Amino acid sequence: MAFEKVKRSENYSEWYNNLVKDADLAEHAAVKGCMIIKPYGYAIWEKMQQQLDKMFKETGHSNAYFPLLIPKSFFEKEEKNAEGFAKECAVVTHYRLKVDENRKIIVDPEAKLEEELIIRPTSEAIIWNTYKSWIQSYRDLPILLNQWANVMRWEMRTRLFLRTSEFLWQEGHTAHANAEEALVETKQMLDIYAEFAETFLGVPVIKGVKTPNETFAGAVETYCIEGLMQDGKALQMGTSHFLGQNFAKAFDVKFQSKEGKLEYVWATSWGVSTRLMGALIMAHSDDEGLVLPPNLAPHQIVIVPIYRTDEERENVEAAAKDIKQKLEVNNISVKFDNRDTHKPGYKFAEWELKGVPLRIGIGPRDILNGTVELARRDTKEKSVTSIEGIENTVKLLLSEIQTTIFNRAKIFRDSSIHEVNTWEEFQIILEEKAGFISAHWDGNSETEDKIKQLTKATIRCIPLNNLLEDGKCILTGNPSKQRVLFAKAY
RNA sequence: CGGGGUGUAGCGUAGCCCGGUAUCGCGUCUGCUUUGGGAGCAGAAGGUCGUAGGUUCAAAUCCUGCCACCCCGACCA
Repeated sequence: MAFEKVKRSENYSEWYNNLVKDADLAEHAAVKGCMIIKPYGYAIWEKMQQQLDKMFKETGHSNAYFPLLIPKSFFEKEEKNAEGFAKECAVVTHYRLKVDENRKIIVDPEAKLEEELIIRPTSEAIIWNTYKSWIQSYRDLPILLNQWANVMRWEMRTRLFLRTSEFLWQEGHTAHANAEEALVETKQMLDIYAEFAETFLGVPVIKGVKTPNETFAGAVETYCIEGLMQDGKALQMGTSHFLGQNFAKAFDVKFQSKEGKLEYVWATSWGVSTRLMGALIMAHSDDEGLVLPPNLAPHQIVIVPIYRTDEERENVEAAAKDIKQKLEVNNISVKFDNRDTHKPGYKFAEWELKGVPLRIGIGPRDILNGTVELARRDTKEKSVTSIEGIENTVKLLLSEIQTTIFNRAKIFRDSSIHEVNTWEEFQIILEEKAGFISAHWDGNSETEDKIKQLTKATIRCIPLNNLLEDGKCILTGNPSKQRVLFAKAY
């Protein structure tokens, strides 16, 4: 365990990398750009999955699974989609290895595939090729599917959780009889993502729509939720795409309407990934380690026993087990850390590093008084509390911690949105304060490119609840009807 | 993919310039004392020096290829 840690304020990215490793969330794999998600990190991801899965099912979606490999010819069909991903696809060309004269394993040149297979960077192609055979009539619609899967994008520069070559995600793919219904679906899923981000991750997000430059390759419109990390950089935390009839046309998916006409199907797709782990880490953690929101913490509370003699140990552990049971009956997940190999101080530090929201310290003194020491991870506050009714105290505290974490992130986020009206100010804010910049833009893609080139800032989104307001483009001075949100992003 | 840097015990490192078989700390193991904020003392174990070649009597050290990571850039739903 590292005693001398790099602080957030000194080197944010080193702090992040260290935290991911020290808190036992993930580590680099032997393969470039890939990661091993360790049990503690995976437990958090599972909590995210459980909750999202529940929300998807509550809105009528079912899970299914499509193959990892996509024939190249399928992939080519939707041109923009193919183009958008072409540069980062891993390709399977052979199906067999063999041992050569030198007893080395080599790719068997005899086993070359007729048609190369693409390791999915996303599944629209294989899924729409399938939907073609599933859809004939308006009675077959809508199709509301989701899949939990891994995808691969051969990224040039990777960071644990934020951008890895292989990552885990869910991708929803729906098919509808008309544009309105598909749009409602697109926005519904965006709302679900936003609700999940704020209620569970405790990260406030801005819902918006992407500019054409940032729209998903193959989509008509891309909606997104954007979060702000503690270093002032934005993170795209989820996207929901209105795909129009692009994929239906590419894969020739038509249905006969009530009126008897043949029409192309309307589509959406939406996804969030293990990148949310990155958001969770970067939004809340501090120099002592991870700070987990109670709604996603694998252990919501940890009990650390304190004792000297065997007799004390027995008494303390009996009391601790009682408390554990009381809490568990109330659906609180409890870790009883009764390892005899470490001292309490060590355990305190370790569980802080791992972000457990609440900690109970219980020793002989407490047994006499009928109390425990309760410590909050988010505020570092400690208090002595009666064992009697502890379940209610803990419940209350957990929900308070969830709120506190969210509010803290929201105050930071809100104070990091800067309304800017001049190009000079734009550059200064970006340099000195980072965060979001709300500024006028003339709606021109070239202007957006130029701003990116000059400052590295991109338009994160056009917020959904945007007020219309006449103004002048921050760069060109051309007329503009609304402000958009700029930021440097991950 | 371009530029720069790094790779030595489980982790962090010294040694590399100037070649002679590897330093220190943490952790691990054993024993005793400890336990309310990262314990102390004593002893011990642990190494293909990222990897494959080359130069040399001799390579962690010099040279070349490759692999991986970090930073900057380009790229990136």
